[in-house]
Amino acid sequence: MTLEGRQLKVNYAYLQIAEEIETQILDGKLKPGDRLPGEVELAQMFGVTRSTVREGLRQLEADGLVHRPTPRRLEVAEPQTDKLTTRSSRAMTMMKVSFRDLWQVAMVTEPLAAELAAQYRTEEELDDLSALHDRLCRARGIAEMIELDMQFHSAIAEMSKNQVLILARDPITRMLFSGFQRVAPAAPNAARRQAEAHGAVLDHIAAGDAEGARDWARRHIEDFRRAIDLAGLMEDTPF
Amino acid sequence: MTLEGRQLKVNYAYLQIAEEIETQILDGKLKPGDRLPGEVELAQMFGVTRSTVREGLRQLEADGLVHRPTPRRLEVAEPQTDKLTTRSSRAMTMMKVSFRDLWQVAMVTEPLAAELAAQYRTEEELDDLSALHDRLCRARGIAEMIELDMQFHSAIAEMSKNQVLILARDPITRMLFSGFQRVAPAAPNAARRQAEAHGAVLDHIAAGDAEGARDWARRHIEDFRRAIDLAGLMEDTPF
DNA sequence: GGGGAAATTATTGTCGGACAAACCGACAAT
DNA sequence: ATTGTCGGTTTGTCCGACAATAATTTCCCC
Repeated sequence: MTLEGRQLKVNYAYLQIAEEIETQILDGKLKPGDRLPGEVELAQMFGVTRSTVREGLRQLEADGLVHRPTPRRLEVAEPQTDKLTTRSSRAMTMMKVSFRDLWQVAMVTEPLAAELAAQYRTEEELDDLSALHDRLCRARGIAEMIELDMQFHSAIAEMSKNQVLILARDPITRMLFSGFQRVAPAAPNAARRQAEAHGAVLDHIAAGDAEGARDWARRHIEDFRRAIDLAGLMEDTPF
Repeated sequence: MTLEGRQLKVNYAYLQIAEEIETQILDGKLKPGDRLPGEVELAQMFGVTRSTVREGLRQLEADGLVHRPTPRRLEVAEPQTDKLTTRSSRAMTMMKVSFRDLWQVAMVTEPLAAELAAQYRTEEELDDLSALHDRLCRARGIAEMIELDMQFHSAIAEMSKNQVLILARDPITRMLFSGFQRVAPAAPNAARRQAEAHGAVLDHIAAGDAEGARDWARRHIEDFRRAIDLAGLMEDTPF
C-alpha cells in the first residue's frame, strides 16, 4: 500500500490571521470600503503581537484584498484589475512566453472584444473611441502610436462590458504591445494599414455590426502577426 | 501650464526591499531555485531590522516570487499558475462576474485550446486524455463528472503548449465549472451529450484535425450554455 | 454658531533585542 | 545503511520603544 504524504501545512500565526480576514472578506462579512481596526487592536483581538499582525497584513495587502488609501487607513479593497494584471505579466515574463503564444490568444480575445463592443457600446464610449482613433491617426512617434494602439484595444474591451474578458486580455495585450515596440521599426508602413483597420473596426462597432467588427479585428491582429513575422520574432522568446 | 502632481510614492523600507529583490528576480540576476540569504544577513545587507526584512519577504511570498520549500529555506520561486489562478478567481468572485461573461470567453478559449492541441499533442498526452475520457464515461456522481470534465479541458489546454492560453483560461473554466455544479441537477441528460462531444473532440485531436477539434469544442461549450440557459442562470450573478 | 488654525492624540513604520521551537548538518551507534 | 543524538542556525513570535505624521479634537476668531 501507499501511505499518502499530503503536505500538512503548519499554521503560523501570521498566516492564520491573513486567512481569517481573507475568508471574512470573501464571505462578504467585510465589504469593500469597510474600515479595519488598527494594528494594536487587531493584535489584541487575535491575541498576538503587532509584528505578527503586520506580517499578515502585508500578505493581504500584496494579495490586493486590503489597501491603504492613506497611510493610516486600512480598508477592504475592491478588486482592481491592474494589480492582477501586473502580476500576470510578471508571471509571463518569468515563464518566457513566446510571441506566438501571445498572438495566438490575442487572435481570439480581440475579435471577441470587438464583437461584444458592437453589441453593448454606448454613444459616449463611441465618442471616446473615435477621439482616440483621431489621436492615433495624427500620432508621430512610434512609441506614441503603440501606446495609443493599446489604449484603443483596451477601450474596445471596456465596451464589451465583459469583466472576465477585460481581466483576461489585459496582461496579454500589454505584453504583446510592449514586445511589439521593439519590432515596430522593422515594419515601417504598418502604420497606415493599422489606421485603416482601426477605422474599419470603429465603423462596424458604431454601426452595431458585431460580425463585421469581429472580422476586422481578426484581420487587424493577423496583420500584426505579419509585422512580427517580418522581424523573425515569432519563434523565439521575446522577453 | 499645469504642474502635474504625479502621486509620488513614499518608499517604505520594507517596500524598497521587496522591490529590490523583485527587480533582481525579474532581471534574471536571481533565477528560480536560487537560494536567498537568511533574514539576519538580508537585514545587514539592506541595513534594516529583521522585522522590516520580514515584512518585505511576506510581500514577495504573497506575490509568489519567493517561497519556502521548507521553513528555513527561502528561494526564488518559479512562476506557478495556481497562485495566480486563485487570485484571479478571487477577483472574479468579488466583482461578481456573470455566467454569461464566463461563458462568452470560454467560448473562444476552449476551441482555441482544442485547435492547438490537435497540432501539438504528443502520443503520451493523447493516452492520458483518452484515459481521462474513459473515466468520465464511467463516472457516476455529478460532482465527480464535473471535476473530470474540468480536468479534461485542462488537459487539452496543456496539450496546446501555449502558456498564455493556459494561464488565461484556467481561472475562467474553474469558475465556470464550479458554478455549473449548482446547475447540473437541472440538466439531467446533459451527461450523454457531453460524453459524445468529448469523444468527438478527442478523436479529432488524435487525428490531428485542428479545425474539427475546434468546431466540436465550440459545439460542446455551446451545449454547456443550453444547460445554463435552461436553469435561467445566464443573466444574473452566479457567485 | 460656524469655519479654520493649532494642539493633541492615535497609529504607523522602524528599531533593537530576546526566546523557544524547529530545522539542518554532521556524527555516533546499532 | 539506517537510525538516533547533538549542537549550531534560523525562524516565528514576542516585548518594548521611538520618531514621524495622519486623524481628531480643541480653541480661537469672525
